[in-house]
Amino acid sequence: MLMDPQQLRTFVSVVDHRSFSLAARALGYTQSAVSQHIAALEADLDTPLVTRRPVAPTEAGVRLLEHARPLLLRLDAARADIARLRQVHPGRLTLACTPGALTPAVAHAVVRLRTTSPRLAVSVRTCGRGEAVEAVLTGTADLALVDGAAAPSDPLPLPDAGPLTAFAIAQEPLAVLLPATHPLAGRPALRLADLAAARWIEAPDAAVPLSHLRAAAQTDGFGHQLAYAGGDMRGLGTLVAAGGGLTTAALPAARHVPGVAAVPISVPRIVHRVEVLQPRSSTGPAAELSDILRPSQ
Amino acid sequence: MLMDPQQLRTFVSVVDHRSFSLAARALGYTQSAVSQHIAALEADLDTPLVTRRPVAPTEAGVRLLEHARPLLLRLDAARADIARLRQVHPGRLTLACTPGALTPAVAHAVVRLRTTSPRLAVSVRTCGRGEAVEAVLTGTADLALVDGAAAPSDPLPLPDAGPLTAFAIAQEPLAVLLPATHPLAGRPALRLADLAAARWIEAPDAAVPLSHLRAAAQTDGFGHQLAYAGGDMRGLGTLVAAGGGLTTAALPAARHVPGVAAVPISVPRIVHRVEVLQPRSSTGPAAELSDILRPSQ
DNA sequence: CATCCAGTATCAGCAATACTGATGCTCATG
DNA sequence: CATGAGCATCAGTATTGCTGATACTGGATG
Repeated sequence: MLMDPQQLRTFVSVVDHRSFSLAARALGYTQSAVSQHIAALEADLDTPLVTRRPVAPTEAGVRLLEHARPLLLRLDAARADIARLRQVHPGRLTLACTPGALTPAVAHAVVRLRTTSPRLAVSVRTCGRGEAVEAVLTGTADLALVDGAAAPSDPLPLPDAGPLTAFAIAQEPLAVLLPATHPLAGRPALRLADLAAARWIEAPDAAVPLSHLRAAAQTDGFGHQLAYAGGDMRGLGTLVAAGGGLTTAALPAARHVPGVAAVPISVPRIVHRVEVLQPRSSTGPAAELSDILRPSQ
Repeated sequence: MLMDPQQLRTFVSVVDHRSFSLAARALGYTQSAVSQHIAALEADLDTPLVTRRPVAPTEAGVRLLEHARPLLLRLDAARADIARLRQVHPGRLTLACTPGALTPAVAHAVVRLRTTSPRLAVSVRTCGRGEAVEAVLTGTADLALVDGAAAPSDPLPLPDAGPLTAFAIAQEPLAVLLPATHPLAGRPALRLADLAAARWIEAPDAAVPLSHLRAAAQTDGFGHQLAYAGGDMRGLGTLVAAGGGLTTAALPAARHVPGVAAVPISVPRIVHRVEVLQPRSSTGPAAELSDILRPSQ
């Protein structure tokens, strides 16, 4: 078979596990089958894809990985898209939210939905941006709410792994979070470019990724020595207060963090933006919630 | 096999040909095999994908199509990406251009490249935006030049079917092309929104697609009764002069079209933009040309 | 209403394939 | 140089995927 998705899945698993045998265990194959999958791919593409001992992707393997992961995601997305057509009106609603997208307005909308549909089982989970997109695509979640930074009225730069409809439900000033003792903490506003050389915290799940800032400011910089994994925003605030580095947040949410000053960004024009992501044809409670959230025009 | 690419290819072909037998002919299978492919897909996804007599995609089939085409394109792109690592044709350079991207500057760059590499065989072909992207992804072309309209310094809205590097090589005022006898033809500048209700020509290959205008102007409108297929810009100008409708072009290129007035757009801020598209790791003459074209900073 | 025709579904049979389990080989390690 | 962890290879077998023949179906025709 030519570029069989199974083979691609095996290849990804081998790279992830850095081992043929472990990948085999994870996939429920024998080691022999995995070895043959990789050999078949390498024969098909006429180039080695992984080095053995240690097991690591070659240059060609890295290229293939860049395609294989989105490809497999899209296959799952296609399956989920079609499965959704039959699944009419379940009494469940699953939301995937990035932490910064779980605003009071969203919470109120959920509560309001529960008053009109009292028997509806709603579950909310916070996760990273990529996971949220993936969840909606694969049907793990009915709706996603993601936040990020962008120029006003620009869409968020999200990975495009399939057809999704997106619309913004909130745009608020983007603020820099600094320690309250920071020399710039008292300013009424700040220019982002002046902070490009500062020490930032890269917290891609709990805050706006630095890549968004670079893209919006159209400058380099925004380097970081401190990375913060996980989705807890309070802990991130604590790090900022302790001088671990700077981060950003929507202005309203950024106030009242102990030991932290929030200063809005004046230049460039950049906003904190919350978007709803849903499958192209969403029905049932997900569509209802999306209607509640959609800005009336 | 679960969602075999071959089956997807068969499915796409069946929909395109509106016939199992014709699709079989096109793919080199028997009609029986095609029937079994479709049956297998339908069994796997547990839903009918095409109606028979006449053969047409069901709702689920339409969904699957939305995924299947990009999926198959990406598979080819992955193969091409890896093939490029080994197979460099140093003596050949193939360019795919949208007509509006073939500016004098580009032509001069090609000529300049030929003076430094006199033995280089260069071939230029004009085609639509989608084809150009596809050509670079699948390795049919080494480099693509595409034009379109966008807000200043915004990237062009191109289909994302894989990793490509893109950069702009020209940004020029975008002009509306009107018949010289048109009441607005004498104006020094025009607001795009005032023309949203006008009659436009949709010429996605030869000019900026109306969808770009809608996106850039952030309004509806820009409807058309007249569609113009093909890549010839002169013919399009003739249609405009005859009162067939309006279109747009880069301001410098739009002057001196007989019977046509070119009026720059003042609001919103919108530009005609030419971008170079190339595979992530481009080498040889393609990289040289790309270096010549890249704006020095 | 009977017939025909174009086109899809189904079936049996065969060739190609994709697994498993056993074994061989290779490199890193002490 | 002995060892062992881990990848490659091979033979055997169950499964899959194709072809060619044939049955079936809905629409057109008179």
